[in-house]
Amino acid sequence: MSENVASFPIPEPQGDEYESQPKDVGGVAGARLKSFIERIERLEEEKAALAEDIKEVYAEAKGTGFDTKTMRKLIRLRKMDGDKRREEDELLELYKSAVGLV
Amino acid sequence: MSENVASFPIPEPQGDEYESQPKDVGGVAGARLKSFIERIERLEEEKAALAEDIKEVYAEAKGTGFDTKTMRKLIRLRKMDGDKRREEDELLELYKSAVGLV
Amino acid sequence: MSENVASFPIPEPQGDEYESQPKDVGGVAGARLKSFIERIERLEEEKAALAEDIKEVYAEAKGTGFDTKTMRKLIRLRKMDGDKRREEDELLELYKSAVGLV
Amino acid sequence: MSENVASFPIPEPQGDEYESQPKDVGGVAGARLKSFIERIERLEEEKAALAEDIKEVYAEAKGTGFDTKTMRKLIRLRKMDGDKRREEDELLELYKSAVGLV
DNA sequence: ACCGTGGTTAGCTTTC
DNA sequence: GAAAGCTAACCACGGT
Repeated sequence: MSENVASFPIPEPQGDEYESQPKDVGGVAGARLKSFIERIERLEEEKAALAEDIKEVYAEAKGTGFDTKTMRKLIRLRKMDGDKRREEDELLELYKSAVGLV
Repeated sequence: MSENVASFPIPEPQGDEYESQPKDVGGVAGARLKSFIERIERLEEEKAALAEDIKEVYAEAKGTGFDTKTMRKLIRLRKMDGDKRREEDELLELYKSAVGLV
Repeated sequence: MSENVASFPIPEPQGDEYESQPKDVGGVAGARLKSFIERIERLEEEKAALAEDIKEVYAEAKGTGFDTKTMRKLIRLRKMDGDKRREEDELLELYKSAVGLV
Repeated sequence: MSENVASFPIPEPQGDEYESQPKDVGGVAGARLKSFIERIERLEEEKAALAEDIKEVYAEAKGTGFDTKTMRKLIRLRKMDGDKRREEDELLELYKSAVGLV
């Protein structure tokens, strides 16, 4: 009774081919959905892997004696600078196109 | 161009070049720190790019008529399955080591 | 002069009556705010007390020879089951409303 | 096969009696463990309920026009005062006992 | 255009 | 003293 976990289209929990296409479940739309879902999951995995990598770099830096809290602050600051710069550039572009300088 | 923003000690808040390498500012440690920072920033950029990609996939799916909220829930659910599986495995290991089965 | 940071709410730091209502400081709103703040603080206290209790149970279990790490994992797992169940229900609702079955 | 979630003692995810005592699983220890687990889960539930309540109070305050972010700051400040006070008291006690004033 | 919700990240506490 | 788990702040998305 607590068993039918998948009374709705939650194909499988795990790394796996779900070979039998679910084409009949929701019609063609099912295959389409499945494709979107899988693309997203793939991207999320890569994202998680990068987050992992970042943690490792911090750990390494820490092992070398750096204070990670300070490092984070630094990076945040630099990012803010970058964003600011970008906005200024965009504004400039805007001006240019407004003046017909494309 | 947006290069070498920061050699080391939170140089300036502003867009600017200070080409002269900071090798003497903080000694060798400065170069080391800079290297860590740049590695992290590189990884963060990639991560942001992936987040961008994900958004686009959602947008595309939405354009095809799918409800993104539902999609997100589905994905969350599938992720939970994966996580749960992983935790169960860990618990099993824990039991084994507790019983001396290494 | 760093004194009375709180010409306004922040009446006193401590167990204490501040009988004279601050009704004139910030107008009626002040009394209202004070009431909200106190309600929250009361609830936070109870929450902290429960956290304390939980720690004690773990300590007792540990004293009886159980491995708390395993216990925690077990509990987390059981919680995940509950959460998953809940999410599945929500997803089902989502589907229904998406299909107009309200 | 992905079904037997509970190849190990994870009774059930849900509101449920696990009537048949697990006395044979791990011997008497099983019942003891179960009892601890349930006590903790009960406490965790109450804690979660309080967190819920707190959120509601914030929501209500917000509805009345208060800025919750500011409120949180206020509360944090007041809490710090309380903690500080407490620490001072403890220090005082320490002094007293050190001097034999119990 | 705003609000509410959900996800992410950072800081803190506690454990080993 | 390091590692992990928990909690709280922040941010971004989607809906109204």
